[in-house]
Amino acid sequence: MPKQLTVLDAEVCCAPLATAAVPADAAADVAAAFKAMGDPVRLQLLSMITSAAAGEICVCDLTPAFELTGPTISHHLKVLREAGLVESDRRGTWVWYRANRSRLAALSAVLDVTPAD
Amino acid sequence: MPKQLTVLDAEVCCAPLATAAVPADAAADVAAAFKAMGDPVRLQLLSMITSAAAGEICVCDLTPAFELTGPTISHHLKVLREAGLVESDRRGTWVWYRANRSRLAALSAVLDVTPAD
DNA sequence: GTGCTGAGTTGACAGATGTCTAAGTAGGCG
DNA sequence: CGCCTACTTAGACATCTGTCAACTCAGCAC
Repeated sequence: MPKQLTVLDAEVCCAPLATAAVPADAAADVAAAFKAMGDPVRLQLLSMITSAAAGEICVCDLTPAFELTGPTISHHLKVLREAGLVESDRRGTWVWYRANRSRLAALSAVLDVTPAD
Repeated sequence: MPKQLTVLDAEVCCAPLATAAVPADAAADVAAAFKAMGDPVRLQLLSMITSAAAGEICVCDLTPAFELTGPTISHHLKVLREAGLVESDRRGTWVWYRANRSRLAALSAVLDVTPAD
């Protein structure tokens, strides 16, 4: 029994925060994504993955960027994966991570407040 | 000795996640904001405050929307305040909350991935 | 003043979270 | 096959977090 469902379909509903009160079920999904980004290490990992020149990046390039052990980095990557923010793919010896850009875009839209003059 | 500084000046630096790797100090600030939004109750509170018709909303209108005690709502509002996401203002008997829209806009920009084709 | 009501603070406690070490799995190479 | 490297999983542990009950503070009315 998983303590938290993996967000495979990246719901992230839609309506910007500022437009209308977010219903509870949508809030749970969006909050889960923000929670995953709520750790400095994970935010940096997500940034490194999202901004990777090749569109993806190897764990072996992520780990040495932090003064943390491999298992700890692996744990943070798992959290990002379960939040639907990144996807991973093993090719031979190495594992490559890439960002789920549509989910990032949806989250960005939720925070959008531009209509304010 | 506060365990965490209050983010008064709403740093939130600038460069979108996808543009370049976020430096550690900026990541700490942005992550703190996302962390505050990483709880479903707080996200709904933020949404109710941001979407309030009058631009602000009374705590007395927030509390009954949840099956939680007053102190718990008060705690969540404090977290949102310390993250620089909302501001409060006591007028007479009631306390009014309004959103810090510039900070929300900055966070939205951090997640922006539009340049992707 | 006393009393009432809205909101915040304090202290306590169960449960979640970040980190590590140790062990396990997957793939390449000799 | 064995061995090495890259990564993940499992357990343990200290810290942090969300919640509540009890209390305090601020403002209004009498």
